[in-house]
Amino acid sequence: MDTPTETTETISSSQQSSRELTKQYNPFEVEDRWVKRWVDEPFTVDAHSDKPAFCIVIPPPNVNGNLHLGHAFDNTIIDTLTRYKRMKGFEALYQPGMDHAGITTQVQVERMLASEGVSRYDLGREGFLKRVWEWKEQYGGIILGQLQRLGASADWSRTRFTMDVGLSQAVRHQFVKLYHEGLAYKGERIVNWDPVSQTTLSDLEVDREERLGKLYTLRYPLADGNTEIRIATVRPETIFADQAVAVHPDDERFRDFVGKQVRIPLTDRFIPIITDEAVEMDFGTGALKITPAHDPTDFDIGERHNLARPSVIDLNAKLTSDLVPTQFQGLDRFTARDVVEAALAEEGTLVTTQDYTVPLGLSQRTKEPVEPILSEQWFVNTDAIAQRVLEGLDTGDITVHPERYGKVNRDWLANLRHWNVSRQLWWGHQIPAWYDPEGNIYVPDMDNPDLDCDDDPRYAHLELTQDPDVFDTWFSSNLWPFSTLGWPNTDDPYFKKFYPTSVLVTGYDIIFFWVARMEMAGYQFTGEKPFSDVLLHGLVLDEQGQKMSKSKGNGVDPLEVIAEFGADALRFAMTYASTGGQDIRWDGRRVEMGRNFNNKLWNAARFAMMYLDDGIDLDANAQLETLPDRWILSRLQRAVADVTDLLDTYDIGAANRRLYDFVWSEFCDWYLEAAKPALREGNTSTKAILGRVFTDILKLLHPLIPFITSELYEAFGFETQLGWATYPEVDDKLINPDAEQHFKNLQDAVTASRNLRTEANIAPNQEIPLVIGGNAKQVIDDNATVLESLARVKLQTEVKGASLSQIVPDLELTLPLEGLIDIDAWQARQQKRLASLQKDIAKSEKKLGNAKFVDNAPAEVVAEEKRRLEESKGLLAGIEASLAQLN
RNA sequence: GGGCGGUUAGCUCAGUGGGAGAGCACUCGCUUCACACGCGAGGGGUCGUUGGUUCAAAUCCAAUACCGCCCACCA
Repeated sequence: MDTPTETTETISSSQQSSRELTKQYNPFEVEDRWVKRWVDEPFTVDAHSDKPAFCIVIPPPNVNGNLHLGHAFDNTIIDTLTRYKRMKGFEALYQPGMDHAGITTQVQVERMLASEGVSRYDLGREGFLKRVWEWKEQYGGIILGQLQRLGASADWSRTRFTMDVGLSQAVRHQFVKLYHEGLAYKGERIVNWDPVSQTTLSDLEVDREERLGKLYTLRYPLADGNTEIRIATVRPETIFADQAVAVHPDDERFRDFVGKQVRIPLTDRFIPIITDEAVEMDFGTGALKITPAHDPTDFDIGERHNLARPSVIDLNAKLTSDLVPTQFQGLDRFTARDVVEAALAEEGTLVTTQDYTVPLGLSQRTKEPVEPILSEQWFVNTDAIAQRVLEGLDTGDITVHPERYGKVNRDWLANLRHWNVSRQLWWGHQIPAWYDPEGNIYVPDMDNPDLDCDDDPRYAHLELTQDPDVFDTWFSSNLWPFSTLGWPNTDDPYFKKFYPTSVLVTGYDIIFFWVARMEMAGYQFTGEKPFSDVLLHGLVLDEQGQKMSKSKGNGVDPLEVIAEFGADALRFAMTYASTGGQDIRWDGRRVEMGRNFNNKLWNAARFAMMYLDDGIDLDANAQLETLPDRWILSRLQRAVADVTDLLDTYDIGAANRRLYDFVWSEFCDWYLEAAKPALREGNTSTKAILGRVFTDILKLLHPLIPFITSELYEAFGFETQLGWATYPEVDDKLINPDAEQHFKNLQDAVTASRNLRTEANIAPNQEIPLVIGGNAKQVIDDNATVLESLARVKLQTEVKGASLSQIVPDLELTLPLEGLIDIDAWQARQQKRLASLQKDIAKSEKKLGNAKFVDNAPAEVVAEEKRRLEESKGLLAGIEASLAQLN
């Protein structure tokens, strides 16, 4: 980009208004300067102010992450709302921070180490963590700079990290409390095991997929040797861990089998036939092999029948157990399946195999098939607190937008299972539980949760070792809305001032991971909701409507977009596209729209400055002398009312579109053009009104596009920065329906004149005579200079010679036929108008002739229909007359 | 198996009961004294399909088709 940039010398505010603005807006120099300013003078908050509080905590990005479009989307919305509220007089806190992202970061650092040929075990726990912290210091926080580049008006002095001392204490406090309330417990359960990263995963971290596999029907011989029972399975390699065969209690087919013993194929072991309601009679053979250690359903059935639960698959997903015959020992689970199948066939216990779609769980991080294994882990009992959240959602204590996601939120909570919070990782909050050699558990007391048990004098006589596991990442981010504000210190002024927070803004894809868990933690630990509203937005998809992902390489890098178009243009594209939680397909044309809009605004400012070379004086005396002035002030009030309303209901996309339309189509296209005659005459009232309206426009737009608006505000000589200015309020006295109607007449006249000019092939810059007739003639006459300027015409009382007429509501315009005109084409077009009018008339007459319509429809609708009919009739007559005149 | 969203102009999308809109693309004309990242004048749609409710349906209801997403322990 070799566009010449302005000089960067410091200019005092009194000179700023005379600063030359480039013809084309160059966002880069401007944005860089404001980024620096907002970092040097962040939008800090005062916890003791009298202003009402407004607070949004950002979804903390991964500490080592890079800004992607999802962040850009989130933070644009967050910043827009925060800036809006700040200007509305709120003490508005944009609370920034980062997440340690346990498994993601650990996998990433391990990968880096692997390239050096080092594993985490080579370094040991302490050495490894040192490396992760080094990595965090080096790369962590890059994303904060990227958020700053986006224009985030955060209070950077309050930046928090989930592994900060204070936030780590919060996590510990949480666990200790849950433990002593009996809600955190250690239990042996079936968990999702990722054999690659060697850790358990919560259900949410497992992606369900369907793979083509086989359904095997096996023969389990009864002890008597004469009969058999057949079972269906997709995992024959797990038969060695079988503890029973189960059938449904009502299943007549197996009535005589229940209680008898069957032999597990390929072994000499016998297991009983039991009954359980969980068995589906219709599926497979109606008989199910029960393997408590390798299947959640089987585990539950095993619990009910007190079955043992031996494992035959180890942490590396290999068959290792005394129960496994030698020839299968050490085989990988998938290899084992084929080998076992062959052996079963040989033994004659394999009845059939058929192709079958097998559900498979994949680790979100490593994409490795997850192995359900039996393991002792820490769980959190969420039963009661989920109910409390459901109540909060039902009573409207928390409101989810759009509403349909409230149902998603609710349904998940209603079917929630206990949360496995322990992870076999090193990067994270190590679990504050200690064990003595006998395996007894020691957890710090509630009144001193930060005291390690191995430092506790009471246990000095014991050999205590701390649990090596760490907590699930979400077991710290669930506290984010209050841990960032000082909790567990409930006397912290920020906690007191800003909690509960106002709105939570995030993508619907983390409702379960994050939103619901914050809701639970909020009620559980603070006794209150963590936020009043949840604003969920959609995902940003690529041009083809596919999810963006690193592996597909179809991602759009927001930083590249900013580098090419500027952050305001990107922000514009993000808010423009946002509607009702819908996914948005990436479309670069929206960024160009933003870029073009910014340029338009920039040039409108340049124009305004030509007449406001002393800056803007908002106190200047201004009379509403001209129709354009009265009109734009009236339209401005409507824009302010609409936009305020839309932002208050979080409809940022509609607010953006409303302002785009107002600024471009009303202010630039009509007002600036219509005001030119008065401005050229030096009308001081019009100048003052131009200044006022433009100032309000900058304020209205500022939350959406903060850079250019701040720059222009400053360029007009305002000393306080725009971010701290007051948002416009509606002034009802300025709403002027008459002015709007009259200006509409003027617009009709201008458009019709231009249309006639085009029809008659008259050069755009050639001034031509025009005669006006009709009901609204007086309005036009009163504003003759405006019409003459906008349409390049000279009003006359009559036209000599051949002429062309155009009929619009309340007006007839006649133009001399000076240029060449394609009469046939003109007539054809008028005929088309006639046909359409005739249709309209017929329709209206039919409607008005319908007694049901006249009786049932609201009076104003009927009146409007009558007015429309009259108007159409008038237009029709006029056009017919002008056509006749031509002939 | 259950739930949700989408289907409107060539493209990307707004619009949720009273005569269909935007941006881009397209046609024609403009170096008009803020802006060619612009200005002006235009062309283009039986609002997926079928049925219903209503004086009135893109909009509400019910089916249906296609596209997409989420949830789920029939092995």
